[in-house]
Amino acid sequence: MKERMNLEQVARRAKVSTATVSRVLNNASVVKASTRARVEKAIEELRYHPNLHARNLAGGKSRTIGVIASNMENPFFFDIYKTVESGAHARGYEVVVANTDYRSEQLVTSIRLMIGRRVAGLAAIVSEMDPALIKELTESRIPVVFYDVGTPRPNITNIRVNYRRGIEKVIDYLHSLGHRRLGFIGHHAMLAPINERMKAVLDAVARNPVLEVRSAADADTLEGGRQATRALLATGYEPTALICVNDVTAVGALRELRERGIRVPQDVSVTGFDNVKLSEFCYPALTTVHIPRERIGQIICDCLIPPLDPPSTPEHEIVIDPELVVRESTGSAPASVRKR
Amino acid sequence: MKERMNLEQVARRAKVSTATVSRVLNNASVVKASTRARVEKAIEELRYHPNLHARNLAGGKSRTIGVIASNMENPFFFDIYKTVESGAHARGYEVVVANTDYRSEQLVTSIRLMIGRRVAGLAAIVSEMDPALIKELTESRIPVVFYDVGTPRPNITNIRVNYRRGIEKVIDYLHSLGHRRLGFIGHHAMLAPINERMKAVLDAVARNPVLEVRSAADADTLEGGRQATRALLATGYEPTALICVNDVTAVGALRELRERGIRVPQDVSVTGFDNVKLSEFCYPALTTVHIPRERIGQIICDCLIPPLDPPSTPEHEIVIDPELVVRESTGSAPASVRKR
DNA sequence: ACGCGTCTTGCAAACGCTTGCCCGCAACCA
DNA sequence: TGGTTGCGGGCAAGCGTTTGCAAGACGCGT
Repeated sequence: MKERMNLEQVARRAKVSTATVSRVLNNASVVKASTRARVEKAIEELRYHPNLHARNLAGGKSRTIGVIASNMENPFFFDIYKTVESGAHARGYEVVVANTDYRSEQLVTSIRLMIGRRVAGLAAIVSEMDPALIKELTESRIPVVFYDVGTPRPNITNIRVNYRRGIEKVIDYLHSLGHRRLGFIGHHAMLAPINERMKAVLDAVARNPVLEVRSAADADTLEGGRQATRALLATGYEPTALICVNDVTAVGALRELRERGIRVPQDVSVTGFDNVKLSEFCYPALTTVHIPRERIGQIICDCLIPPLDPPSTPEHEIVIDPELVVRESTGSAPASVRKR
Repeated sequence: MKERMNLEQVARRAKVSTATVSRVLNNASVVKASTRARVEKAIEELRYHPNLHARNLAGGKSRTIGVIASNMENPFFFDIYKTVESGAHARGYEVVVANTDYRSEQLVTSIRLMIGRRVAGLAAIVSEMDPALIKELTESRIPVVFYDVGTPRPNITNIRVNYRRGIEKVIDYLHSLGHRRLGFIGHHAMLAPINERMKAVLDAVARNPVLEVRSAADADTLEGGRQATRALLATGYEPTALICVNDVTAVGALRELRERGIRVPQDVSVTGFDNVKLSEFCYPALTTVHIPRERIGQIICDCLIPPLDPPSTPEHEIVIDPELVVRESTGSAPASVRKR
């Protein structure tokens, strides 16, 4: 029982060749029922478990798709992952994940890992992305889907959300409620002025001279949102509305405001982004922008897992238009500043 | 560029043997600096990425540990996973995860998958567990850590939290606040009377004739907690305190109560379990029971990853005593029922 | 009884990498 | 100058599967 278990052991016990055992395992080809039964019995008795590495090596293919995300802790990423996983399982694929924690060093490691595993497809749901890496991926010839970064290439599909549009909807809405002094709560990876969300905010404000904005950023967590809010308020700035880069940080902001006795939405309005489940369950429920994560997950599956029938040529760039969801965390700007 | 890239290609280009390339890759053995440089150059130029399956097959060992959890969406599991991951990375191991969604069918699949991958160690953070599976694992000879289920065996370590103690603390506390009519909000996997938490509640109530409890269960999600609460209240039962099986469901409960205009804690007290970060950030902040997830993660690493120095014999059963954390969601029972 | 197609099954060559073993060579000692 | 070392590196035997090819078994028509 201590010796290594492998096809040969099973074969010997079932008095067949390893080829036959293999065929039984993959229930491919026609194996006589009696033989199959004998083999299955042997497998059972020996508690044999096929070595997947050997399988992949010999078979050449892998039926595994990789998902790399910046922060699985944030339900936004997790929801996408979950959809991808169930889509993959439904088609008989496995999925293996990796977190980057927004560290591009981790991204590199993860991508290498995925290539090393010879995944059948790779989804990179990350906001950081180095052009060199993109090249490395292009050359690896494996189908890739990027979310948010990257440009379409032969084997690369691109999904992007029109953040600009989303942010504009938020700002228009807040503006219509009389808000003029805005705050933007980001997280580190969003701080870079290259970032579309950040830029969208800045641009919108620039376009409307009546608006004013200041921002702060911290980690992409509840605590981070709270800290960023604290930092922003510590400067003495008194925004009447806080635009948060996502729902998680918004919940963090909510907490900080509550602690300071600032009422939401009476004193300050708060908006999130993503429309994660939590945004309905926090108090007050968040006004946010919906990003269809299930749809994104499905698109990923469709791009990465080859359909059996027609070699369809999926479009290589997909853009999604997000929608505003109004809930309880926003309201008219306080009267004192209303008179503009 | 389209042909398969492998050690041999690299070897040819660097004018060495595959053995040498392999040695460079594993920077093992002594390779002359000039040779190493040549090989590295070739690797770079060819964009070579070693095939991990082949590596594992040939090497026999895997430097990968597997983590199986019931519901990664619940931060409780995620926090453990995260600790395990960083511990593993620090020791040069990879970690690969799997979700079971509380479905024992998925558990079986996942375990088989992990065995197939020949993981160096496996952590099963699941509440469902079939004895047959435990046997299968024992026989697979791979080191395993169970959380919450299973019994210690030669290659199996067991971590368990003294839920009974935790629940007792909660009930004692609520009792001291004057609560008598309790509600228990569980989730499906916790509903089984076999479950320790559930039993602990029942036992505690049975021990104190003044207490009364009814329960309901739904999914282990925000929405599930809300639904279970709704179901419980729909029966006409009017508890003054709701004991939730974990923080996530508690936040769901909070939402349902708020919607019904029931104030927390003035009208009804609510408790969570786990002390997940969210419990501090929801409103009102949850009174809960702390389970040291980082510690659990570390124990898992220590048990699964062999230390370099002494072949220490780690204890095979570890029990953790949880602590009550009082926050805002609990208070005295309303006066009307106080007079008992 | 013989020849021929159909099923089943076995043989053995990959798959890409690791590693024990051995050998050539240059430095070193006497 | 011949014998010892020891380093650097090549050879080739696995690691556990899959799979194309071919052979054996069997049934059937003639």
